Amino acid sequence: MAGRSTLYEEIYAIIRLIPAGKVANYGQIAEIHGGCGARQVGYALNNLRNQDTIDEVPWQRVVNARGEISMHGAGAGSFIQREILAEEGIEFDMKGRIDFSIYRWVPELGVRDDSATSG
DNA sequence: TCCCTGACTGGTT
DNA sequence: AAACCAGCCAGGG
Repeated sequence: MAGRSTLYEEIYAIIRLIPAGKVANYGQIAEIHGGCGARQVGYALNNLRNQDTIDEVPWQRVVNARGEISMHGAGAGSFIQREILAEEGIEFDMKGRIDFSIYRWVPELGVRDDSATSG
């Protein structure tokens, strides 16, 4: 492995900003990062399985653009993810989808920086 | 370095 | 709405 992965660490840092009760999609994390794609976010999360900081990163709050939980962890991980989100108060559709209009994480105008707070 | 893979996304049919 | 295809960038052998 690459030992220190700055890209991954930055992605983890962004994900750590997601509060309980909210979710974000891979593309959103990538967009906030501004230097990688949605796949890289998923790739980082996959690598998270090898990190000791996995307990410090709310990976469960990251879902796909359709509000669905992507398959991972041989399928078991997906199940666990849903369980944890349910514990956080996330509601699932009959088809197992999350309503982004309700649970979408909205960064507080300046996760990176703000220059339009003149109001 | 090249090729394949991967917890994704958007457009078309 | 579901299925299929192409684009995207990074990591390992």
